Amino acid sequence: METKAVVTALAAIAQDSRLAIFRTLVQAGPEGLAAGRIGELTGIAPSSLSFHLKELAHAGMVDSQQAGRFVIYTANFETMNALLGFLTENCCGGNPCSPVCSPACEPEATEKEST
Amino acid sequence: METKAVVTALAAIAQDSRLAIFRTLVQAGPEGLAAGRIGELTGIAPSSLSFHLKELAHAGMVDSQQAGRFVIYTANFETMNALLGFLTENCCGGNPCSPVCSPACEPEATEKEST
DNA sequence: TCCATGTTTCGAATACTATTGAAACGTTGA
DNA sequence: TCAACGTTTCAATAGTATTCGAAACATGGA
Repeated sequence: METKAVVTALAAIAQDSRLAIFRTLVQAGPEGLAAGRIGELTGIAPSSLSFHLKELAHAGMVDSQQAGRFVIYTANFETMNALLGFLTENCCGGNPCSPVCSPACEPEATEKEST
Repeated sequence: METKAVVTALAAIAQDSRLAIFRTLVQAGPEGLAAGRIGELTGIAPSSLSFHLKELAHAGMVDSQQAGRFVIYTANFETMNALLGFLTENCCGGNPCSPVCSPACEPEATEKEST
């Protein structure tokens, strides 16, 4: 994942409304939710919602599909994973420097040589 | 971790300069780096750097300590962990809904395994 | 004490972001 | 066809962020 994409993805969820939207979608699971339903659940006005949804989609954090006159949005777990991967992957620069590695890097932590 | 704190933390690293600063610190490890050194490595002007460092510190993503006339900054891995925890913890709402859980929840995912 | 070095604060210019209501667009069902 | 419904676009506005140079502040050594 490119740094620029990471910043975009982080910025996408680093905002009250969008984090709420994203979490709502995440909790809704793979079935997703119609835009209007998201609006109901989050209390965000339609035009604002559309704006944020576009932002999230542009960042690759959500996907959308037309279903009749509804537009169903779903969280993109792939991007989410890539984002988490980037953050943990770069967390130590390959060195056993911190506990951040503990959960994520443990399996591969022993394969590196020591010069 | 509170939602507000999460947004603050995410916003802190959802920015080119700050992500660069943070990653630099993360790669530097627990020893940290002096502000000036960070500036050298990232190419950020002193005043901008100070601004961003303050932002990161306020979000709890970095810590600082005076050392002579240097100020040493270190990444705060605890906050980093909490952030990752929040993102993965809320990723499924407790349900086996997505692959986001795979790397993080694996250890605990086996307890419900019925084969 | 004075000077040199490292860091932060200040002030201001510029650019970007979030929000809203109204209007437009596309789809469905009568 | 028409009207109703769900969603998006548009334009305007208010607020926030980023950046920089210059100046101030703090520390250490002579």
